[in-house]
Amino acid sequence: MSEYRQIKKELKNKKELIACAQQLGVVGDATRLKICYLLCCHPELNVSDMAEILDTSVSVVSHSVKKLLDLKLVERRKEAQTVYYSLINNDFTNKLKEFIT
Amino acid sequence: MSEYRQIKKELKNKKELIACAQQLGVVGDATRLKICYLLCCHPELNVSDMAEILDTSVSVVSHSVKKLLDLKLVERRKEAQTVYYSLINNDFTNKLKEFIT
DNA sequence: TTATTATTTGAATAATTGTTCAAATACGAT
DNA sequence: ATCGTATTTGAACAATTATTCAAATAATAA
Repeated sequence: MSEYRQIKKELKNKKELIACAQQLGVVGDATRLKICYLLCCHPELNVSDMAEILDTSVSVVSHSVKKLLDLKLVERRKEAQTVYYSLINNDFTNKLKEFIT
Repeated sequence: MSEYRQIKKELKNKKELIACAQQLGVVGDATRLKICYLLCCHPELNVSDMAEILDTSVSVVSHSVKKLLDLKLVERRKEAQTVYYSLINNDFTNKLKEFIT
């Protein structure tokens, strides 16, 4: 029985797989992936402009970027009233670019 | 006004971005990503074995692989009563491997 | 100060997705 | 034919996630 003891154990310790699933889940949404795509071409964009480009409300963009922010996929820079978002350059976003460009 | 006419248009035609979001959404789930991970090491596995390895029911595995199947991420080979699943070798799964290995 | 613009927040609700379980199917063996 | 094993299916329900909207915050200008 259980010829799978080893791989079961291996999988149990793979916390990064779960984290990866979570990140993939966040970018696995049309609005959020479009935002990532936009931020691949444009170094930074503010919420209103993204909303205009994506033909949606500032509220959905704001909620969307918040999720990307929470998982450290984007970062914000505030200038007066407007806040600019840009893709963070890390392992995950670099691999992500392979998918969307 | 609209300095974004071009990118808006470009985005509208990007059907593949939507498709990609859908695929990423499917692998952006712990169970399904684990299945993909398993199929990276093991050339093929059947439903019962995956259920044992993942400590879950055959029903959740069956439902899960169905979603992977629908998006052409895995394929099935039936041998008597048991059906073996394997990762399809395509653009998406190759990029996916970068994330999980 | 009030007004304006940009963004965030939270809560209500809508919609989607996951889980469970029992029944159905498929196949080989008896 | 019936039985046992493997898998799929669908429906009910649970849980998560998305969307909407109005109110709140922040910053600047008048």
